Amino acid sequence: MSQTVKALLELRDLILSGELPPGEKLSELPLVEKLGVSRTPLRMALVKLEAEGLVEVTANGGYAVRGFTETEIFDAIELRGTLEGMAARLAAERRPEGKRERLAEIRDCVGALDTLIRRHRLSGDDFYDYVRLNERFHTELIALSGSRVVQRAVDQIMTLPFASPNAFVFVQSELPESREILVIAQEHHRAIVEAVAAGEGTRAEALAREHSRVARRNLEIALNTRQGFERVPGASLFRLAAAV
Amino acid sequence: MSQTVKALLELRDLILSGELPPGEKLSELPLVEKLGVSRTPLRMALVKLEAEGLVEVTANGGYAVRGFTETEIFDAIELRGTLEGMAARLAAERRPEGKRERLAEIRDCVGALDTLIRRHRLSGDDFYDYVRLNERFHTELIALSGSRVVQRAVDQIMTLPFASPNAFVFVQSELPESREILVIAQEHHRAIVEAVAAGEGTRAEALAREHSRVARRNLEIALNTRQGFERVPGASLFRLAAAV
DNA sequence: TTTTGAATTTCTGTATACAGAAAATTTGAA
DNA sequence: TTCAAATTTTCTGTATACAGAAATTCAAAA
Repeated sequence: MSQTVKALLELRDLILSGELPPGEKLSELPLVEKLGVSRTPLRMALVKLEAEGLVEVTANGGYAVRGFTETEIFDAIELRGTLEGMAARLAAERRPEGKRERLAEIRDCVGALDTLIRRHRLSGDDFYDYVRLNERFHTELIALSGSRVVQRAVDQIMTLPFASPNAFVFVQSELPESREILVIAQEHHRAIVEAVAAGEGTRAEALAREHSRVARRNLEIALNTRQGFERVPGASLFRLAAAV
Repeated sequence: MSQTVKALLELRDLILSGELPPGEKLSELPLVEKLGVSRTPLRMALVKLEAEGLVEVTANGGYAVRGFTETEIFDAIELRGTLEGMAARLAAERRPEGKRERLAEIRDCVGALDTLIRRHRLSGDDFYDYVRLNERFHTELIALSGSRVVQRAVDQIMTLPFASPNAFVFVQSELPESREILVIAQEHHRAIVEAVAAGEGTRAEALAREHSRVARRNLEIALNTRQGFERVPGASLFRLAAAV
């Protein structure tokens, strides 16, 4: 692994874990010492993190950790929903190479999720499997669009951890209505695939958008409980108006 | 201006002008000589260009100029339409700080476009003014959404010059149906502002999306004529299946 | 003539030294 | 004590040297 990649991964980790809080100035020399790499790869990593949006340039040169308002977090989720909606619509409207195979693949994924959710009590391992399958569903959906351009845009917004479809699954798992939410989300999954297969672009898009609102709802719940809030990935990046 | 910015601007120019064609390997030493900067700022610029999407990493380290298929170009335009649609919907649905002033601003812009288009013959200067006003309209629309997240996503896709709303204006200006296209695009502008002002989110979104199809139509025309093709910004980046 | 292996060159990734600008600190005067 | 100026320190941006890997070239043998 190159030093640049090492610096990138470790810096991202320091930021998302909250060790480097929002607004924190990222002076190079202290970071060089902390990460054990020289300034050259460190600066490369900072440029990449700026492109990702986790870090911003300050007025007089240098970088600082970026903070996110509540609205920005909601917008990031909504943007993901919009992009997944576009992907779903394109998937439905187009006949790209290998669409049959991809559809079989995503149906398989939805089937596995079905099996999982039918269990009455979900163990910790089950939840881990759910996260994996859920991520696979979203990855496959984007792949089904066959659009590299959409792929890039989705990857971009997903660098914000709270924009990920799995961001709030662990919060959700502790709610009394957890099971109902899983059932609803799964119905979205099923219907999206159905719409894509049938070439129903508008329906596929609307469903993918609505599906992202599950994440939004979970976030709203999480923001109202301290232990929920702390479980959200990248929670330290939040700059909330009302103290939590 | 820093050496990094200099390298970034000059490299971007070399790529968009076609002097560095798609697939061209970007070896550092020749570029250092050509640009007159050292390797450090050059590499910074390459990282930024990769984030922009104009350049891609090759298998064994190093960068190459990225080429775009016809589908990717259409997708880029469609993605811009989708993002502007989201922006228009948010602008319609929300009441952000300073929305009144922003609406007045964009109405002013639409008014200026109206005056311009009413002229029977558009001079070269007129077209230049049109490009400026058209760009201002699109900038203002994004600003009206009040969403930094959407702003970033739009900026990202707009780094591809053929995704810009003005990409095909000059091609269009030489078509017999040029005037009709301007009238149609202007009706879109007018109706988008009307919908945003009235809080009609769905209508605003649909119109902004359809508006991007003007660019697509112009591109399709441009791709069928050699002199049209050559006038498209970033035309050298196209990797078309059928030779042009 | 072709193929294989060795030698050479080229290229990228990294560390570091240096310069100029910005920030912080200290010193001197009111 | 407080403010201003000057000095020192710190920090970023840049150039460059070096190491290791990859690619290329060349030579020799089949």
